[in-house]
Amino acid sequence: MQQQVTLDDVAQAAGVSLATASRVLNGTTQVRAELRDRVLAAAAELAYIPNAHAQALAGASSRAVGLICHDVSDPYFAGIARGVMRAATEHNLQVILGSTLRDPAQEIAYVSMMRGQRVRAILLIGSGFEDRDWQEAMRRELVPYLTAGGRVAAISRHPGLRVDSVNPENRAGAAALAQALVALGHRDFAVLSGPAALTTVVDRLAGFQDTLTRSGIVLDPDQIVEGSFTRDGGYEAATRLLQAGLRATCVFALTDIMAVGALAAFRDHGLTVPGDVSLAGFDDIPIVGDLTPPLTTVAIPLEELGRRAMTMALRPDKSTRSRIERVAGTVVLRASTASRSARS
Amino acid sequence: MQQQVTLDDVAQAAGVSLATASRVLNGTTQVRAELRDRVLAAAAELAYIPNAHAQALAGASSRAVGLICHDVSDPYFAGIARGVMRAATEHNLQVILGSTLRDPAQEIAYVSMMRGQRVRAILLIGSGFEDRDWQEAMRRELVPYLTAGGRVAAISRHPGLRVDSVNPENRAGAAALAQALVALGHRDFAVLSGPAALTTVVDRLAGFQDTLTRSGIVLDPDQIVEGSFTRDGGYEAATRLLQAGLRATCVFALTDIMAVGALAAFRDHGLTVPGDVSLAGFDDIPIVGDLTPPLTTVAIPLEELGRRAMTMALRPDKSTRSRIERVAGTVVLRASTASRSARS
DNA sequence: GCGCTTGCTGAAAGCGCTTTCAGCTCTTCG
DNA sequence: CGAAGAGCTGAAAGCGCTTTCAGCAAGCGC
Repeated sequence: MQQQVTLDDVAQAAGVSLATASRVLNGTTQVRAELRDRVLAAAAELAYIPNAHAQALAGASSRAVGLICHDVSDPYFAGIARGVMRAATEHNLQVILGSTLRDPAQEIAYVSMMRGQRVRAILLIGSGFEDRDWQEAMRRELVPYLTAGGRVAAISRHPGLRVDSVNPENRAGAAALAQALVALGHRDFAVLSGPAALTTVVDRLAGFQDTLTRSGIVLDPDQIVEGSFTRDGGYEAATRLLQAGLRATCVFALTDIMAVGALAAFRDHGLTVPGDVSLAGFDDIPIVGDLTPPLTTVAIPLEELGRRAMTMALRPDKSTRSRIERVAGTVVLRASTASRSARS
Repeated sequence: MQQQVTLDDVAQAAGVSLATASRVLNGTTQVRAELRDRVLAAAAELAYIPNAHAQALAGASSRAVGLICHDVSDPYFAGIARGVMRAATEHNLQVILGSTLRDPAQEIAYVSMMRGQRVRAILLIGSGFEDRDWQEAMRRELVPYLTAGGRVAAISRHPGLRVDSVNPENRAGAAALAQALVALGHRDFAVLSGPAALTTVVDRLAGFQDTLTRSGIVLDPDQIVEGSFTRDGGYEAATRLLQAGLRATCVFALTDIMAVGALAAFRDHGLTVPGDVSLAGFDDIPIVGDLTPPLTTVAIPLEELGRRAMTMALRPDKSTRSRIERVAGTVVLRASTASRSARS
């Protein structure tokens, strides 16, 4: 921690020039074996750790990427972050973390700081605000790269970039889930929705509707209530739904974490799941399989999603079109949904 | 993203020298109001973002701290990280994240990288390995700062440092929990323990024993099984306990996440909680209140703990003694524990 | 009115590293 | 046997910023 060992120290200890020492450690050019060994030995001996700032300044591109989320304790983010971290480790990259707590100004500040760090890419997890300043800032900061706020948007800094993104198959997943619920005999649905600005919300809602429409089922608008994508948001939304009058036999929470809250709300109001009402979520975050009853949901390989986002962000692409990748979800039927006939 | 705007550009645009521009932006010295405004205007106009690497190199200490955990998706870490992020934001600091996946070599690598980044401090969450290399490396890297592997160890780089730490009151918390369980009438206990190398394990176990001993209760050694601090670790440990023969009326899982797994294991083996066996955890991670039954546990203010760790790490201290702070826990009795008499 | 503070401002010296650009030592071939 | 490469190595020029260190103008007292 004290006085830092510099490349110069290593070079002197090895009796070679600074340049040679640098070459040895970076392996850019051939260096005579004897000198190479001397340098390596000296570096090890002195416990030399290169100064990342100096390296970045001198031109070797920075080995850092930025990762921005709303909240580190959101399991959805955590799953993705796991994949991101794994990929980062493989590529020997540093990850600079930002947590916005859903404050657009914070997100702008983070992007700015990360640009100051000259990160190679910025991964925005579940980004997207209606905020005017935010949209303008993003357009300015990332010109011309930011075009939409997918649930995972990887904004890379490689030459000629736009906004790439890796998203779950939200629409198809929600449609498949609805299909399964309809197959269980349900005709009356309610939805616990989220902020309309998020593409995730739009897509999942659309997918769900796709199936209902195809099945000739009408989703009553006042059976759709909006909450935040949190446990408490789900609890509140479910409570509002109950107070307004629940007429559905099956409730679809757009995210698992909302479903957790909804489950608690139903219980607190004396409703049993799936006895009185079936409940389904989306994402398959780790905990929902351990709830009582275990939650029916659409499993998204979050870790895989994170790793893909990182991989994509690192892969240069000179085209001007945004790249979009999708990871498929799988409907997981668990005990929180029962066939309608089974109901009372 | 393209060509970066430098301080020099700003200075020229404002018609002042580089030095003056720097002074204006750092507010270190008085600069004539007129010049100051010109510089500020130019900086805003050009959307100037200082190059953090250059700043760090030139001496302004780096504005980054390191945060190392085992797994970003561990709710215990997530809670602490939340507090860390909040404090970091307040202090305008960058957080560099490392996830070791419980690999000592990874942790060493991360500490090294972070030192390369010249971070101000490194926060190790739940660190501690028995690994020989790790211990040696830590001693070398952090000499003379690392003395123990608390659940949260904040290793700061300020002059004359050692290893500071912020820990939950593990011993007292576990003792209080045991007290509550004994008060419910339990006399036969089992414990789902974790890696013996962790101070967390040692302390919680000790606290639990403290109370039992004082109450004249003997904890049968083969009712203590060890698992990893994960959901599956808890499931496996509980399963082993059942296979070996559960003779307890109450099981204490050293961490909530293990309790989650244990609850599932009990259910899978046809035992009801708390009917057949009571179950208690430790930490009060967000989800456990929503389990069925809700889990009795010791609530630790994780976010507060994270914020305190960050605050401490940033606060210089020239003494050679390690600073240790503790945050108290609160026993939260929920439905997963019943009084013994209530049992069958 | 002269010598001195006082208050700003600019030139220049690095911070530790990468990377040209020359230069030096051997080979290799005519 | 001499010249042209080939293969390494070292000197030096930055990267963008902070921070001395001078320098210059204005304000002060004797």
